[in-house]
Parts: sequence; structure tokens; C-alpha cells
Amino acid sequence: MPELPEVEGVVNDLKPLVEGKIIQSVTLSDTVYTSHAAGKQTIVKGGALEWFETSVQQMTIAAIERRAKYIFIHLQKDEEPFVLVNHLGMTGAWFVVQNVAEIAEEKFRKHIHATFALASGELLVYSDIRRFGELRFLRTIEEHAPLTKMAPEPFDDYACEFFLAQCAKPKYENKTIKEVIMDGQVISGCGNIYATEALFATKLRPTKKVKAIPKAKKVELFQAIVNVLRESIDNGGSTISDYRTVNGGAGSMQNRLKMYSHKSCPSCQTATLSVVIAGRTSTYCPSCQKE
DNA sequence: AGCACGCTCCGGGCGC
DNA sequence: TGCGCCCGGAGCGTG
Repeated sequence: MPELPEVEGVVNDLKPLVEGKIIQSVTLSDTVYTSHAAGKQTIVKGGALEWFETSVQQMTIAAIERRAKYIFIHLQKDEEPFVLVNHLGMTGAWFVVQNVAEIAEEKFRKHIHATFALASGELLVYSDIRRFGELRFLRTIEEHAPLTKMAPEPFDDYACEFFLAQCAKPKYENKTIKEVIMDGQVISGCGNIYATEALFATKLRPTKKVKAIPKAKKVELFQAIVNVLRESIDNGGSTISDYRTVNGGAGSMQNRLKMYSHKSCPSCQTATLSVVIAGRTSTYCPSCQKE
């Protein structure tokens, strides 16, 4: 599952491979056509497929940027800026190849949904096994309201203050801390894996109510989130199930995780417990995480 | 207006 | 070997 560090890795991989290149055309999968014909917005969101196809033609990839768990592919034509927004969902992956046969794993080869032919000869390929990802062509980010409501980047100076201010709102103060730190309007880019790790690092129980946590502890938790996100970026992200770096590589952060997907606590060996919070499995150590 | 809630998207991988 | 079920980011429609 790609979270902020995994998306950061994908963006860093993609930059040297495609920045400055021109998209000649895009080909979409039969699945995408069939789903759209049935009224769904599978992968390509916010517009008709024909419009998407004609829009990206002859666009220059001006820059690639990560924002929260999104990839912003900044495009340009005749000096005018546009942006192709991508979210990897659960199983999205990018490849830059001469031929799709170079994609080693069959499950990614089998679920290619968008193939951008670059003028330089390579193919920029978007594969998505479960089709939870998205490609959205926009003139500006503001065109899609949810993108304007995202919390600041966790590494920004004011991100901690923003987090504290959000926690104080009635909407959040009665929720559990786990749910709130995974909310993109509170903290950007923190999903289940890193939320689980940061709560373990600060001995906080995921079910604890936000309003019952002292401010200093909230600050400590925020710092733990930033630390684990950085550690993961430095280790190429966590390769769990279907996350791959560009062209099918793997990260190594999964080997450094202390609580996510662990059956026993690495510091006291107590069996971990799992609870479902807002529909997501939350693992914690009942002995170490008592706060 | 703004919020809570439920629904939807989907196939790999697991348990039986 | 095969079948049925579980998992989950995020947007959206409903009340």
C-alpha cells in the first residue's frame, strides 16, 4: 500500500526518466473503456475518455511532484500549464520501458490501464491490479475541490500547529487518535502502516480519544510520524503486497517496521492485538501501548 | 453549510 | 483443486 514515503520514491524515480519529455498519445485498456461505457469512472476520473486522450496529446511533462499521497504530473502545451493528478490507490505502479514485455511480474503486465507513448520512444505505463487508483486531467489543482483541502506536507514548519488546531475541532476531538492521524485533512500522507508505527513509538493506544491526549503527547506523536516517514523515505519505502518502485523494484522499510503486521511485540514479546478502527485494522501491543 | 454514514470500486491471496 | 470471503484510500450521494 503506497503511503507518503512510497509515493516519494516513485516520484524521485520518475523524474529523471520522464521530465522534459513529450507525450505523443495515450492508450487506455479495454477494461477502462468497458467500465466507462457502463457509467463507472474506473481509473480515469472527472471526464470522458475521449477528452482525456485528446487533452494529454502533445503535452510536455514539465515536472513531477508529490503532494500527500498524490503524484502531480505537471504538463505544458503552448506555454499553458495543466496537471495530471495520479493516486496509486492500493496497487498502482509506474513503469518506463521500451516494451511492456520488460515488466517482469505478470500481475502488473496483466493490469496495464494507461500507456503513454513518449516522443522519445519509451512507454510510460500505469498498471493497477485492483483499479483503485486514479488519473485526473485538470487545468489547475483548484478545479478538484478535495485536493485543496489537504493538510500541509508533514515536513512543513507549520504542519504540527495545523495538526493541533485540527485536533481541537469538535469534528475531531471525539474521534480516536488513529482515525484522526490517518485523515488527510489533518496530516498528509500518513496511512495505516506509519500510523501504526508512530503510535507504537509513542506508546499510545490507537483507540485513545483525541481530546484525552495532552498537547505535549500530541506533539510527540506528530514528531514520531515525521520521523518514521523520513526513515521510510531513506529506506525506499515499505514493499508490502503490491507496492513497487518504478520498474518493479522494492523498498526495505518493511524490514524495519516494529508493529505493523507483527504478531508479537518486538520489545516485550507480548502477543499483539488487532482492532478495527474506522474500517481499518489497527495492531498494537496491549502491554507497551497503555497511554 | 457542514457533517456522519454507507456505499463503491476490485482481484490476489488466504482459509477451509 | 476450488470456492468464498476479506481487505482497503478516497470520493460521492444521501439524510
